[in-house]
Amino acid sequence: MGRSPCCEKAHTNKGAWTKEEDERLVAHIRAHGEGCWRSLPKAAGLLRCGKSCRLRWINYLRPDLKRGNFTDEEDDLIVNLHSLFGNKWSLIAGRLPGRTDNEIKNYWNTHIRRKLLSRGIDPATHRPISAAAAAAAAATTVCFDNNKNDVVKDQDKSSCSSSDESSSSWQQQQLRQLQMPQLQLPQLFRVPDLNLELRISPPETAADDRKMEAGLLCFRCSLGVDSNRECECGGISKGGFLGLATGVLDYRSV
DNA sequence: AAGGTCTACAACCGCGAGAGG
DNA sequence: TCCTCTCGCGGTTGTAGACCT
Repeated sequence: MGRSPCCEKAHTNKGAWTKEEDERLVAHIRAHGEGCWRSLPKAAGLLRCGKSCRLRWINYLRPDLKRGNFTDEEDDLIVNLHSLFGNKWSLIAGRLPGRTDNEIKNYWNTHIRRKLLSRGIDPATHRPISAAAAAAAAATTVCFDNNKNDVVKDQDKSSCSSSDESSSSWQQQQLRQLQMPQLQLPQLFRVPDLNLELRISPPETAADDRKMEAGLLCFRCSLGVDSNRECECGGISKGGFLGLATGVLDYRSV
């Protein structure tokens, strides 16, 4: 069968974008909005494929992007979120306003990874390197299985079916670090990686809820990171996980 | 000053998911 | 139900500039 190419490669530019191309793309999106990436290049008079236009807009030209260095706050948050989500950069980016998945991915690979390694922490597992190595030797299978969403495909599912002791205590530790005691392990995790059926509880207090709505909580409190800790914004957001207030978390909206 | 190496990040590529015919 | 199209994601590559020898 085979896929049709996303564009006619023979007639498209590749490589770095010129200022003129940027201007054309921005002008076109301002006039017509985002979407229809496939037809956009032609409509905008660009010799680029739609994919390339989309990437350029999302990662570089979007007006709401926050350029510049990552703050320590963002740094911590990325590490925490990565320990939960793994390399789900779009999920992580969704919790960092003004940052793109590509930017976070690059930042992770160039800065944070190295920083963790230098501290003796395995960036993939967020555990001490020696412990991670031992755990890897004991049980190497990383399993996404949760019975319903058929993430595990060709792997031997029997090897995933029981939650192992060490990863369970590691997960408890991660939850304690994120101050999310309301998250129930059997619902959250079966294995070190991500079970997308995350569940959360409503915020602890109506007052915090109101502050959240009014935008009075600080960045950390609004995201629910390092909660259970009094903050100068006045928030002790015990319940809010990742800035969500209610219900069952749909991971795509995180 | 020149050449080699490293770092940071923009951009590309291939794949999977979802929508619609 | 199958097929095609489009979009979005994550991994990887390319390259300019910084740094080192």
